[in-house]
Amino acid sequence: MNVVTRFAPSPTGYIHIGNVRSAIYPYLVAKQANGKMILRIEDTDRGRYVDGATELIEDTLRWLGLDWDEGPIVGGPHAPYFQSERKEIYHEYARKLIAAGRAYADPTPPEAIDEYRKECNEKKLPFLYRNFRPEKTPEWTPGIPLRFKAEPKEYHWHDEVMGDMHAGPEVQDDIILIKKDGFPTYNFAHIVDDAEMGVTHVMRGVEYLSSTPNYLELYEALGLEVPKLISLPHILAPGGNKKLGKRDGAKSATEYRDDGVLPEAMLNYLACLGWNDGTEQEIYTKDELIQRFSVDRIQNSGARYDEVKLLWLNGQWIRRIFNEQGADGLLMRAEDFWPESAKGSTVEYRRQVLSIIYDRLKTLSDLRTMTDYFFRDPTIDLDMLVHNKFLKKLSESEIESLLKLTIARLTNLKDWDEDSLQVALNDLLTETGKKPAELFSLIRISISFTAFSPALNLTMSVIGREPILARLNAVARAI
RNA sequence: GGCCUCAUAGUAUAAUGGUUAGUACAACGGGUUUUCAUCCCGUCAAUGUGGGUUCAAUUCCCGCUGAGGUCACCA
Repeated sequence: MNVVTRFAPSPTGYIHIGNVRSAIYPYLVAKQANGKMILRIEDTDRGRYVDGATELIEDTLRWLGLDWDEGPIVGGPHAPYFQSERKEIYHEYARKLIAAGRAYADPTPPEAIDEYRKECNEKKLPFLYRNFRPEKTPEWTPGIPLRFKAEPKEYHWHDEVMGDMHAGPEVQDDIILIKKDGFPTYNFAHIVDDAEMGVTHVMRGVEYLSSTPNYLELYEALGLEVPKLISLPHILAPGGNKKLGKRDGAKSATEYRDDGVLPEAMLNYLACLGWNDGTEQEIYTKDELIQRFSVDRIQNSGARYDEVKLLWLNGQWIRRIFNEQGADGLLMRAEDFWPESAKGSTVEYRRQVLSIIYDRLKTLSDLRTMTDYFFRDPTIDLDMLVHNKFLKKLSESEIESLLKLTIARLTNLKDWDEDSLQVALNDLLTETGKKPAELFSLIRISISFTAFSPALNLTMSVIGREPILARLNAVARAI
């Protein structure tokens, strides 16, 4: 079979991470089978349309490396890929249904429908419009919504994730096919498009499970083959049990990108949220995911979104890229994440800084807060020195003399490299009789004024003799 | 309210009739004779509940409870 999947978002704003997975899975399924993934923009709700949203969606997919085989930009044999430009196609299908007596123009004003609905709600009955079907229906002309004429019966179908399903006639209704503005509803448009575009696997959130019988009847009425139906369980918000949404502060994928999350980590995390291959592997490359993914191992209950685990995974990926592609490989990714003070520094210097700090990064943007002192002298903060847990037992005069001794020994140091520095530091330890935690904390804070830093000898080696001595002198004077 | 779905540690999950119920994140403790982190080791921690079926149920069936979805001229 020629597998064709699709990702069909609505351009109503950014796509938050809860939705991104609906793009990942179709991509994996398509690539695994050497098939195609289509990107289709479902922009039939003009009221909710947000300018620029399509570009945001495209950006997100490109960032994650989820390239689509047909769709906006790349085009394809089934263009256009914007539903707003396919009106005629839907109308054609609509006319077929009218001709077959399976659709009718509904002149009932919305207020009347609201009344019916209210009535049902009050009686605690499910609202089925077909019970209120108008007796006389006009010819279908623009400005009148078109409804499907349901012929309810029992349906059995198979959902690749949820298993064998069935539903009685009580759930089928006269759904709206074409709205009064002439645009189709999702319910109608997606069926027409999927058929026109040859989609073989429909992957979407479980919220569509309840409407599936209606879709099945539509397929039948249109004489279309039903694609494989795959319901994806929701990604749940960290706090509650509800589907993760923008109201829960769900960030967009691009926000994570801007915060220094690697696309590899995002893809890895999201793909494995609600899916596993049965092994104990945690880190997957995109190629591994393509190879190993299987729809039947998608979880059938919702999975809670856990940013902490995402960030852990991101740290893993940062290290992996460093180890596999070297400092230069990671340096390329880190370009946009250096602090302001790094402007004007050489690439070689940044490479050195990155090489000694990379294993402390959870996100690339940590560079901004963690490396400032490599690029400029830190602001002296004596409180930080005096109140440090290892230094608070030292008197100020003791601190001063320790600093002076350190300065003297370092000034005379022949070679300023990490090994010589380590020897010198160890000698200082012996000479002063201080514990490493005390002496080294003193030096570390004096040169960085941050809570932590890479190994002292490495830090000093990278920053260089002149700046280090200047900083130590400045602190000694300030005491 | 009708219909539908789901249910293993705090979280993500493994184990589809037989295991001391495994792994990862988190938490906590320790090690790597300097901080933070990496890395390594360890500790804590779970089958919602009641019935069946079976020699044996996390696993199969039913009730209950809990959670979620759906009942739009939104997708």
